[in-house]
This record gives sequence, structure tokens and C-alpha cells, in this order.
Amino acid sequence: MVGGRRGGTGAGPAGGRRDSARRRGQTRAMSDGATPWVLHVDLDQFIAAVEILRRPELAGLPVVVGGRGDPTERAVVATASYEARAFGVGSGMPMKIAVRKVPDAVFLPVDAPAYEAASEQVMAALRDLGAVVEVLGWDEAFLGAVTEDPEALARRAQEAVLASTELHCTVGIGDNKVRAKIATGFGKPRGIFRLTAENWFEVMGERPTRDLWGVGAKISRRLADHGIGTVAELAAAPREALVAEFGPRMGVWYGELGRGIGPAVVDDSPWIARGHSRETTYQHNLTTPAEVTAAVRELAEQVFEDTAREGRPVFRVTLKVRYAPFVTKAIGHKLTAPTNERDDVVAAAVELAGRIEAGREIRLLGVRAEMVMPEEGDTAERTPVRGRL
DNA sequence: TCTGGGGTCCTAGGACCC
DNA sequence: TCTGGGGTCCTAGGACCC
Repeated sequence: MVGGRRGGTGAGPAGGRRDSARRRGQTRAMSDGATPWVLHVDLDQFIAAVEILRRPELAGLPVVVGGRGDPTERAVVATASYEARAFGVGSGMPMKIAVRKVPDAVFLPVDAPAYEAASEQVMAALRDLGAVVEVLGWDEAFLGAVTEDPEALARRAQEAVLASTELHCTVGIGDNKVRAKIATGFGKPRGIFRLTAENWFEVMGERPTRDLWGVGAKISRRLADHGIGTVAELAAAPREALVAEFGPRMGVWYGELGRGIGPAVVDDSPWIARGHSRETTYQHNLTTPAEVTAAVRELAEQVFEDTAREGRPVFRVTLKVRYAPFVTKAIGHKLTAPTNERDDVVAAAVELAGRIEAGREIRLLGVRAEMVMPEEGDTAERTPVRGRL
């Protein structure tokens, strides 16, 4: 319902698309001395802001959006307003915890269509600026532009978004995507911040590796086990040590991240989904095989609808099972042949369900279908906006 | 303190082939 | 009866992001 990201720019070295033939955009050679810049535009408390726009009486109140709006249910916070954040509520936090922290908050259900509509307006306003726009999600985009005054462009972006949607945003300016994205955090809210090779170590050097885009809790812990706690220490770490610990791609990538190095090409080509999935966390755990089969069948039918809309055949089906309390397993297989048939997709999922451990409490089921990628040269026009927080 | 839903990419290890 | 080296494909699982 909520979420989804496009591209892997933040989570891997591939930068989302390895399909270099699709890369275009801000690659023109410049002769007049102007420099190519990457701007990262990030809406401030986007979901909460959209809700407050249509209910002005909520302005200034702690607002928490998540799940079906019932803080007693199994769900997490999608976005909290700044007033709620002051009490320690943040994205990803269980709603049950949020309500304990701010019992008086206004709890609202997630309304994805409303955020999608607002997002489209935001992106349209950004495209009107004339820069290359790469959409990252509902509330985020990279802008690529050659200019002598990136701050002026950033201000124009903020003004355009505000004029079109009444929403405020922060802009990070960088000499690549990694630095632009991280810069945004220093500009919040409503500000502008520039992060380049020049001030990278001054700004980031002493900060924990966790502050890097693409380093999460697990990786930062593994780095710490090697005596690498800060960004500067990561930058100085021997490449071989990182490769030995994280593999040839991720190891190299983390080293570059420490130095603030990353892709700088902003790409506005249409997004092509690799697959679709549906998952549900059950308010009461499933126990019997009949319940499980029925649930898998329902999810598989929804996933089939999603892939059928894309028009490309499914070649792999994967089941995700979360056993209580919180252990996740994946079960999957490649189909004997790619298929466009609902019955094939559903049957594959139901067959996989037979491999779920019997007699265990199941709190979540997910079905994912991966689709055959289009041939080179296909023009699969589709909205590049994927759901996300 | 209890942990959603939608995505992407990478790695380890087994199976299989030459 | 003990067992190579290299390659590819596949599944399972991990990590990250919004």
C-alpha cells in the first residue's frame, strides 16, 4: 500500500539501471565553464503535509499517518508531522509504540492515491524548470542541470513546488547523487545545502558510517567490527579488507561511499518494473493449511493483476513467509516457461505454499512475481512514480 | 518496544556441465 | 575410491531504501 522505491542508487553499486543504453540526460559537454550539478529535492514531511493541506485544522498538531489509522493494529508509521517527531515518533515505528509516545496525536490512515496525485503535481512543477528530472519516489527526485548557480536553481525549485502545490521542500546540491542526497539532510526543513568533494570530509568525516546513504544498521555494525566507525575511517580503509568482508561489488562500493563518490548522471528514462509483489501482515496469525492456501491464492491473484497491467510475462514466483514472532523465509522457483496466464501464476504460488513449515504461526505472507524484461529498444512508457513514503 | 508494504540489488552455495 | 578446475544457472537469503 505505502512505499516502493525505484532504482538501487542508494542500496547498491549498480545505481539502479545497468542498462547504459538507457542512460541519457545531463551528459552534454560544456564549453562555457558552467558545471553539471545534481540537485536532490525532498518534500518535507510529505504525507503529513498532504493530509494537513486538506485538513487545515490539523496544522500545528502531532499527526501520525500509518496503516489503517488504528494505532492498536499491527502497522507502522508512514510519516509523522514535525510536532509528532518532537515526541520521538518516526517513520517505520510501530503504531503501538507511537501511540504510547503521543497518546493525543491524530492518527490517520494511509491514502496512497492522494499522495500519488500530489506527487505528480510536484514532479510536473520540477519538470517545468527545464532540468532533467529523475523521480525517486512520491516525495523525492534528482535534478540534473548545467548551471553556474545551483543555489538559484534550488530556490527556483522550491518556489515552483510551493506555488504549484503549497508544499515545502528541501534541496541538497552535490557534484554527484550520493552527495546531493546526503546534503538534503543538512538542509531540512525548507533549506538548501551544498555538499561536494570540497567539503565532504569537513562535513561528513567524523560522522558515523550509518549516516551514509546505503549503509544501514547491519553494515555499520560489521564495519565497526573492523574498527571502522566514521566516514573518514571508511574512506581510509584498505580496499582489499572491504572486498574480503563484503564481496567484490559491495566492498568497492562502500569504500567509494566513504569518500562520497557515486554516480552523477541523472536519468529521466521511464522506469521499467522488474516485478511486483503483494504482502499482508495478518492481525491474527494464520495457522491452518486451508487458511494459508486461501491467503496465498488471494495474494497471487492480486499480483497477477499487477503484472497483467504491465503486459510482460512472469518467469519467477517467490513466496515470503514471516513466522511468528519475526523470522522471514523466502521460497521460490523459476517457472518452466514465462507465462501470461492467471492460473499458472496462482498455481505456482499455491504449489510453493506446500513448502511452508506446517504447524507454525504465520504473521505475514507475500507473493512476488518477476517479469521478463522487455527487449532492448522497446519503449515501455509508464509512469515513473512508484509508491513510497 | 514491536516491528507495513512495495521495491532493488548482491552474495553464498548447490547443481550441473565440460 | 577419491576427487581438479572453471563456468553458468538457480534458489535462498540478506541488506538497503522510501
